[in-house]
Amino acid sequence: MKNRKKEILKVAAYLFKEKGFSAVSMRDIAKAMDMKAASLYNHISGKQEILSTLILEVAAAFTSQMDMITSETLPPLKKIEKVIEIHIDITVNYSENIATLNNDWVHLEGDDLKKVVKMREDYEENFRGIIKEGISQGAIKQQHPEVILFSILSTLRTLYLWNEKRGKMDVNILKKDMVSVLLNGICISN
Amino acid sequence: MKNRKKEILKVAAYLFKEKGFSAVSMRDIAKAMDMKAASLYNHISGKQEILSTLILEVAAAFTSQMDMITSETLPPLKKIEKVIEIHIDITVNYSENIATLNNDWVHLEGDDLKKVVKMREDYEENFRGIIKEGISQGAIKQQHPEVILFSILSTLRTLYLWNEKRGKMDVNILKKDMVSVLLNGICISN
DNA sequence: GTCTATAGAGGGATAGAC
DNA sequence: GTCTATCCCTCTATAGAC
Repeated sequence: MKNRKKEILKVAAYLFKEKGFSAVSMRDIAKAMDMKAASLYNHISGKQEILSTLILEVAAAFTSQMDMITSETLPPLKKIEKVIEIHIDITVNYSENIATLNNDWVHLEGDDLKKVVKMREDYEENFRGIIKEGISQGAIKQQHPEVILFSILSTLRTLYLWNEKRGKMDVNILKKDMVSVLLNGICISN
Repeated sequence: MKNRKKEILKVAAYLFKEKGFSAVSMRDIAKAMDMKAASLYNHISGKQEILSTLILEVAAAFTSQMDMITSETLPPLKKIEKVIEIHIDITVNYSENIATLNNDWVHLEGDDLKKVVKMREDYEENFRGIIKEGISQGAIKQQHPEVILFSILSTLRTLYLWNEKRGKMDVNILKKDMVSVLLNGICISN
């Protein structure tokens, strides 16, 4: 990908994160780059291309990492640890794309929309499978799998909101703490 | 509040949840009510009033409930249980307002924006206080309070996304499971 | 590769008839 | 209280000069 295009994507991702896809105009993106809106079209085909590029990029990262985890032979709890870790890693690397994936996927059109929805469903299904495996093996409590899936996934998906505060916090410490809180809870007396 | 105004708010909340504030036009809202956009202005002053009414309504609910909890004398873990329960209750009653609060508060203007940001900060500060109290009393693990605060709060704040799937699930069972997962984790062997 | 100019659609909001 | 008509603005995107 050309350099100028990368710059546009970076600036757009930042603005989309702040205000949302629909509230950001091509003029806004251009202004943030000290150029005119019309010039953007020499590098990208339109606003939709920006959106789908940003989203597909990070969605592909999640999918490929999840595929690696499911193909490994590990205890379910170890797999969940890995899922937590890849979320933290991807959040650190693609913080603004994740905001767009989470909040603006509804504005995708046509095949891109279908593709991303399918990737999301597959991802959740893989995660659900790991949890169910853990329950049937006796490593995870007999709780509704959906409650477990939802509570972990919603924490991981909104990590990006927290990325600034994290700033001073070491990534590896964050991973350890996150794994501990999500797997073992917060109580001392169990 | 007049009936017609309530209808507008309800329809708008639904549409805002689906597409976001910026992507929904006054014409969209009117169309969903089988009327013309101009007629909306006999009941509300404009799009901003819809937004701020929806958000302030639910933000006030969270604030008043949190104030009740902090004013009680209860063990910290019991207070957290109550926080989880009020989130579930408010989510059930104001599902669509919560989507707007979470995603579209950035589009508030002037004093409404300041007010909501302050309410959010106060809410988080109260929650943080409960967690710190729990840690110093030895009821909660010596983890970064921010990690605990963030992981619980992000789960609770995105409950609304999950409200449809919940459908068949009894609210009281959901509360019990949610408390168990968030406080005690998911592992069997601690 | 960036600009100016502009097309064409759609946005929020108001005026005034009924 | 709802409508039609309309104002004025901003939107995405294109055409064509440089």
